[in-house]
Amino acid sequence: MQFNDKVPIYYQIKQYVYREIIVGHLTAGHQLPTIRQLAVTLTVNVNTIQRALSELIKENVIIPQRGKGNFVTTDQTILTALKQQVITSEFDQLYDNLAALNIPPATMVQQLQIYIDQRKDDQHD
Amino acid sequence: MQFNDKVPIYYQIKQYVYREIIVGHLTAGHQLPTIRQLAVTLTVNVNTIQRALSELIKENVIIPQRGKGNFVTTDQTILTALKQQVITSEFDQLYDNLAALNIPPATMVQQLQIYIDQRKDDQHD
DNA sequence: TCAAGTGTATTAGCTTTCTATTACACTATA
DNA sequence: TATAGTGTAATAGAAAGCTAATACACTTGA
Repeated sequence: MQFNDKVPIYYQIKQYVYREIIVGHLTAGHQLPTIRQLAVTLTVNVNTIQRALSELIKENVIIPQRGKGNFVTTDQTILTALKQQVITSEFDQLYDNLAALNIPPATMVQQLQIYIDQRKDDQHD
Repeated sequence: MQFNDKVPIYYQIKQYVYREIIVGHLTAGHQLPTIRQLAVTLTVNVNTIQRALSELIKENVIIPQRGKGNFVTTDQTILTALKQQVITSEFDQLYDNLAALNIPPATMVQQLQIYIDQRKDDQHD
C-alpha cells in the first residue's frame, strides 16, 4: 500500500478500512486482520494501526473483542450510512474544489465525461 | 481562510495560490500580496507563507524580486499548463477513489449528475 | 543619505505523527 | 494449567510542521 505523505498515515488507514468494507472485502460481522498482521502488511507500526482502529471503534464501525480480534459491525444502519458518507464526501470535495475555480456545475459533469473518455483512449499501453 | 488540519498549511496555501491564478484574481506579471500581508490575512506565520511560496518559485509560477515583491510569471506556457494540471488532478483523485470502491467510470458520471441535481434542490435555505 | 518596505535566512521551542519497545489483560486451546 | 495469540496501554525518541523572534540584503522614495 502506498501512503500520501501529505496526510497522516493513521488517517489513510482509516479510509482504507472504510473502502474495504464498502467494496465488500470485509463484510458485516467478519474479523479484520490482526493489528499485528495489519502492521506487517502495511509496513507500519502497531501503534499507528491502533490509532486508526480506535477511531473506527469510536464510530462503532468495528467492534473490538479482547483476546479475539476486531470485527466489522453487524449494524446495517451504520454500514449503509457509511457507504453514503464516503461516496458523498468524494463528490463534495470535487465540487468544492472545482467551484473554487469558477467552474459551473453543468461543466463539471461534461469535463468528467471528457476526462473518462480520454482515460479510455489512453489505455493503449 | 479555513485550513484542513489533515494537510500541511503550507501545502494548502500553495494550492490556494494556484486557484487564485487560475480563477484570474492574480494575473500574469502582477504582484502578489506581500509575504507579511499574506501572513496577516491568512493568520499564519511568515515562515509558513515563505515555505509555500518557495515551492511556487521553484516551479517558476511566481518570480521573487528582492526588495520589491513576488510576481506571477508572464510565461503563458507555464500558466496554461498549470490550469490543466490542477483540474486534471481533481479528476484523477475522484477517479482513483471511486475506482477503489468498484464504481465503474460510466456510473461516476451518472452519480455526479445526481449529486449536482440534489445540491440544486437543497439550495432551499 | 536614510528610513520604510520588500524578500531571505537562522535559531529555538512547541505540537503532532510515527516508531520502537515493553508490559499487561483477555481468550482459546493443547 | 500453560502457552500462544489476541487487544490495550505507556514510555521514550525521531522527524515534520508551525510559530516567534531576530537579523540581513535589497529597493524605493522622501
